[in-house]
Amino acid sequence: MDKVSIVNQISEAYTSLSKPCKEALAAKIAVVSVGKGEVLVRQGQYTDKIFYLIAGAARAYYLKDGKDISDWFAFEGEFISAINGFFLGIPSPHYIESLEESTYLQLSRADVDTLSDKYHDFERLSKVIVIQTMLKQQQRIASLQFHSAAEKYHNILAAIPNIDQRVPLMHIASYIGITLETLSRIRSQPRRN
Amino acid sequence: MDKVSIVNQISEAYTSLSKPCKEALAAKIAVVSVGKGEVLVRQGQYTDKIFYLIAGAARAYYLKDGKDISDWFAFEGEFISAINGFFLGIPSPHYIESLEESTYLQLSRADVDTLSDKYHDFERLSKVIVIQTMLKQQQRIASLQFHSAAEKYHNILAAIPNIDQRVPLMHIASYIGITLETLSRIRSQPRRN
DNA sequence: CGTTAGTTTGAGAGGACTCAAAGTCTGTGG
DNA sequence: CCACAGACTTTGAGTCCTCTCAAACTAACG
Repeated sequence: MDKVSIVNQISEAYTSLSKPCKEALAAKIAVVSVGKGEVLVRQGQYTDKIFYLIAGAARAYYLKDGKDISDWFAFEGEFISAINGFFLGIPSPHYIESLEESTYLQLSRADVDTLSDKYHDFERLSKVIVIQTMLKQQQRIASLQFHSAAEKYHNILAAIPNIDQRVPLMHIASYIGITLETLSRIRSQPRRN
Repeated sequence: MDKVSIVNQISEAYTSLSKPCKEALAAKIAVVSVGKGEVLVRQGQYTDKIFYLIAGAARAYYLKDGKDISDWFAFEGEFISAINGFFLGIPSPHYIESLEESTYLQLSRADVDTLSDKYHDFERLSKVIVIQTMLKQQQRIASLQFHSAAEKYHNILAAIPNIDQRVPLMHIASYIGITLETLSRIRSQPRRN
């Protein structure tokens, strides 16, 4: 898949970009493929990259008291970054790892800023992406706030159908803030929140 | 406080706006004052307004099984809206109420869109505001994900110092996803997570 | 100064956790 | 193509944090 078609795909999926803006963007991006289990970003690294999944799946996670806690999942057509590193320019507590054989597009913060300065429509695009991310977080907060373990599991299944077939259960459990054992017990019961 | 100084204040606090953009913005905003306890937005209303707190405090909340759950607090210099209503254009499950005698600036979604189309720097401003909101949500998610009631309380105190002196404890409790009684017991103990 | 809103305290129940061990699946090398 | 190793999931037993229900207390407001 060449850079131009990827840019067109993004332009269609989010907000349309002008021809010169598309060209400028295509000139900045890098396309990379990685195997399952490979790490894209390491904790503590200063990471100013954002990734767009062309194919595959990835997750961001961090360690809390030595425990692996998943913080974000992304699949084809979605974005992922070490959020604090990218937006605040500080070393990130997040790791990003590939969950499947994946291909992704990579763009640096500096390029995003340059493109945003130069092209109003790129500023628009990046705003739309941030808004969508914020709305997803909003749903997630509502799910975490006052729900039982079973409700949270059913919520994530509704939000990301088939996630239980693409992501190990231990990662889903930490993402919704419950233990692996509790999730296992929920799954073995006939649905009743 | 006149509209021009408010616009200047926002321009300085977030990202600077050009003179024509400031003027266009000043022409669109409405300034309103409300007393403590007044409701700005009712659940189910189609609400396309965003508010900027010039002075005072407000909260967004919704009802879950008849229980009042706080979802967002805003103080002077911050924004608040019924997030789903504003960004998705759907009737909002949120109420917004004034927690103190407050003055706020009001702007409609349509005006935000018009200004964003016309002024690149307004697009920038709105993006910056959304990014800041997203980063706050990010912190909140991390706090909700795997923390004890006591940790969550100390987290919010760190994020919003003095919140316990401006907002009733019952609202703080629901915001961090614990019951009022548990919060009360935490507060009566010498700090030990 | 009574009424309502908000907070504290108590007792008991239960959901989710921890620790532990046994299964199951998957991929790689012999 | 089978067998083993490592990764992942299930099951069990016991504990504890936070919840629920209830009632008393305190502060704020007209």
